[in-house]
Amino acid sequence: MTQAAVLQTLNDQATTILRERIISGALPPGSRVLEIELAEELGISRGTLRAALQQLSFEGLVVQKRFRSTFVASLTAQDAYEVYTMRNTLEAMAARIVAGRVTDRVRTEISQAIADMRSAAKAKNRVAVVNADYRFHRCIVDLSGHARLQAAYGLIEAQTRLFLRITSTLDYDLTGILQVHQALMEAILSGDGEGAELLARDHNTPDGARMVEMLKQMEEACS
Amino acid sequence: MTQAAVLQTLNDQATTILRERIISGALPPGSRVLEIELAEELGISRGTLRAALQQLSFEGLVVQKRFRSTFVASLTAQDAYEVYTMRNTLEAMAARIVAGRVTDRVRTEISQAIADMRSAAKAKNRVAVVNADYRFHRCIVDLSGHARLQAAYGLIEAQTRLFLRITSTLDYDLTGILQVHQALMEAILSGDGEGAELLARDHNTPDGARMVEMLKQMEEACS
DNA sequence: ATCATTTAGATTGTTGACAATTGAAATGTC
DNA sequence: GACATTTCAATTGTCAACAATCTAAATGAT
Repeated sequence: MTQAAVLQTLNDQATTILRERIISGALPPGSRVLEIELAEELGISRGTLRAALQQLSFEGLVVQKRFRSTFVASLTAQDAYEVYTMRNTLEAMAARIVAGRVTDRVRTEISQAIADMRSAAKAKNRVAVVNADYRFHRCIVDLSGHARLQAAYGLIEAQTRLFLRITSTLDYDLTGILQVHQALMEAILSGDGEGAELLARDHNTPDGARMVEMLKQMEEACS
Repeated sequence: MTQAAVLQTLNDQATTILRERIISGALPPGSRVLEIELAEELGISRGTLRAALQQLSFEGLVVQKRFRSTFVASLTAQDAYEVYTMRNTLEAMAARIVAGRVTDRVRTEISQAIADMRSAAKAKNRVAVVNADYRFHRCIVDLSGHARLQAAYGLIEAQTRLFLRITSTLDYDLTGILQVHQALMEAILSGDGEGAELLARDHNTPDGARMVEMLKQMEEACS
């Protein structure tokens, strides 16, 4: 436990730890979570753990059933569809807002994010491109100054990371991704809100569709 | 307490009761919430009440400060801006989705909602029109079949109701509202996703702007 | 008198024990 | 043997007491 974390409450610490475990796959999707077990392992009481689980349930990372148990969220094709469409919608909203108020700070931060993505694409480093992608959109959402948008996007971003272990098996057109984001940047910086919204809304639809298709086949194979 | 509510947990019941009190104004915006006090009044333990308050803080109806207290959310002009823009974005997303899969059920339910709004507008009943407005959009969101969209919209809808006591002092163009929603219905039922999205996105922007302006003036007057 | 320090009261964060509910194994009936 | 009924262990929901923290009044030094 770092010293900065001491300022947080036990509840918050537990939430952070469990969130990381779920996203990393240490707690696999669909697995059952026993409160006593986890509480003992984390060295906290059941009540405190329950508060953390309630938080994660709101974030969509676990599902709670009355008087039954808590389960790590499992990812169906429907979930993938929902996460990708919601993500696109929120990113489009953020792009439109930021395009409407371009400041020097907006120019420098977005340009920097694109520069990172460009070097990652040149190095053909898939993981680095994906991370740059996350930072680029997170940057735009932050710049929007819209607290509710930021909160909603945070939830969806966490759920998006749940799919990373599956998407990592797919191969991406890195330069294509870079070009699309570059176009989005230009639309935003030129103040073209409508254009930015449309670009953001559709900019990763094909990847999302591939992911949904993949999960559908996996579901059919398992049934 | 109804018989159906018995199946719910005390936590859920408390959450429902407090949500209603906040939306109705029985717990006024900005007021401090003392856990012991409220727990005793509701006849539940502090732990159970805390779970309910945590849920309401997720929903944005209360704000919790570490080791300090819980306060009913107060409504700034920024909050009004955020709630209205987010609401429009989510309604636009729902409209586009539903326009892409128009079924008989979609036709009947949306038509019914518009019929209700029409009769309310003819009777010049402002409250009834507002309620029909809520039902209309809730109907579309439900028809989308998008669980995450439904959840996000539920949060925003609750926050929208917080502004009702302020907006109720404004006078609305009831027939204008009806016409806009009728156009939105036609776009959806004709399968025009793009058109429906645009209509929904902008359909109450002027009212939102008026509200934001009103709150800004109130804030300046109070400072 | 003003400002830093101490202290006391109030309030929240945390815990361990108790009550209510569930699912399945054990039992009984046909 | 198949099916309904009855335990019972496991697990979650709820509670009341304890510890940690914050706010503000009381105290003291300059």
